[in-house]
Amino acid sequence: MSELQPRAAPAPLPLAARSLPMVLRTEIEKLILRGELPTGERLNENFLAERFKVSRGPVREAFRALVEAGLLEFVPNRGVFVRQISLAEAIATYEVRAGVFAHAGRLAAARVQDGEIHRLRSFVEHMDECISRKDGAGYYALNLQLHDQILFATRNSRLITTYMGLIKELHRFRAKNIDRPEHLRVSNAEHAEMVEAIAARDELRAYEAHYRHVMNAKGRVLEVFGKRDA
Amino acid sequence: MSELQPRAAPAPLPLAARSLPMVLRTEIEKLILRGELPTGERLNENFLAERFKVSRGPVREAFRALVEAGLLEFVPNRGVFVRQISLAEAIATYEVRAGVFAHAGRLAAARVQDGEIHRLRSFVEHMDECISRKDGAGYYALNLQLHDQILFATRNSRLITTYMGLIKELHRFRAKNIDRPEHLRVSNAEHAEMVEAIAARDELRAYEAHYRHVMNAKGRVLEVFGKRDA
DNA sequence: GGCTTGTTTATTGTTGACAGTTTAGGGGCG
DNA sequence: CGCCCCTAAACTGTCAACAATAAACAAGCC
Repeated sequence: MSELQPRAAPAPLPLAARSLPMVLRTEIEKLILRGELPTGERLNENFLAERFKVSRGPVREAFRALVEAGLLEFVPNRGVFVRQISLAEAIATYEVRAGVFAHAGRLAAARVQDGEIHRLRSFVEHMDECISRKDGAGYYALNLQLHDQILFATRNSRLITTYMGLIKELHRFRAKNIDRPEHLRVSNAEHAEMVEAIAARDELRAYEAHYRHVMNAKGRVLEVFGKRDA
Repeated sequence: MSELQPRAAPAPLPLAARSLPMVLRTEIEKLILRGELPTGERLNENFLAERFKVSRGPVREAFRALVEAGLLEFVPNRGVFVRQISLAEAIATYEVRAGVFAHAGRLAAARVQDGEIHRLRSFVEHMDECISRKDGAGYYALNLQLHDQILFATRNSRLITTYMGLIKELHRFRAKNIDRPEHLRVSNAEHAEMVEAIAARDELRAYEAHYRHVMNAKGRVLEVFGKRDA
């Protein structure tokens, strides 16, 4: 099979590989993550093609990528649907996320640089302030940044993409408990322990702290969505 | 946007959702994993379309899915290439795999059923026998089964798909050290520790045993590929 | 001779059309 | 009134043709 293309070279990889299907993939992903495409909704190829002023081909290609990413569900001869993740699936995904994030904590503890520790601690402090002035949105934004900073400290981009992929699948269950101050206090206490474990460069302690943080988050989600969904 | 399709129902999801692009996706994946499509090779749409007796459309859709899965690389206006994973990327992926697999070990220790423990132990025994009679292929097959069995014991299908996805990316670096008996002895000793930790239902011990197993495997790969690649 | 430039060829990017399937609606019948 | 079947519309699945881009090659210039 390879004899047909004996020529060489993989490619320079512009890293920002843009093309119509790729752009569509990103745009549709945004729509899903922002909740503009409700969970369970069927996506009409013609409609999206018209909206983006393209033909159906590129739209279908974008669909295939998002199915692989776990954001869409594919049903033969019926089309694709915004994936309706069940509570059971969400729990399973939270568990995987816990394992990955705990591992991130461990690697961060091993590889964090001195300057980063200060940043991590200041995030926790600012989040405490947000709680005091009941600024849920501010807390949420800082929370994302803190997690990003921890992931960055691992110096492992593959770990980051894996984690981000899991997060995207869980979008429906995220940020629903902004309005629960008691949760935020607990959550930020966990952050403090995570950061201090990293600062102490104690790998196993960081692992456990991060692990429990996500598992507790899972528990909080279960409280909120508990009886409603399956 | 959602008002255009107010109608209901996500779908039953046949789980074996077959369609031309999906079949192609699977077939091309097999070709890659079996090494019939060399790493770095450029995939010609016309050629594959002709080979599978279909048009280019479904082939392109299959490509997009495999790009998302990390098996193909996409370069605008040039096509897709079998992803040439660098040693640095492989190391990063091995680290993620270690975190995920260690987590699997932890969950397995928490959830393994009595009957499964016997199966796990017998795998290790049979692999020891394979080493004695220098049956590398047999060892390799049993090795896969043991890992599958551990993953199954987690009762978390999302964890399994995540792990499998990582494994596929590493196909180029796997099973290259079959012919190194000294590695097999070490490796199977690690297996024994993993299984005993699970049998003892000691979560943290299982976590560490699985973690070290993959990290050591990473080290062995580095020995083999060390200076050659970047 | 080596480098640049123009031309040809191969391959990807995109589109519109057609076939097959599913869904929705409207009688007809129990 | 409710159920079933039949028909029509809508949508997905697939394909083949056309446009655009990039690689390969040849000729010309320094």
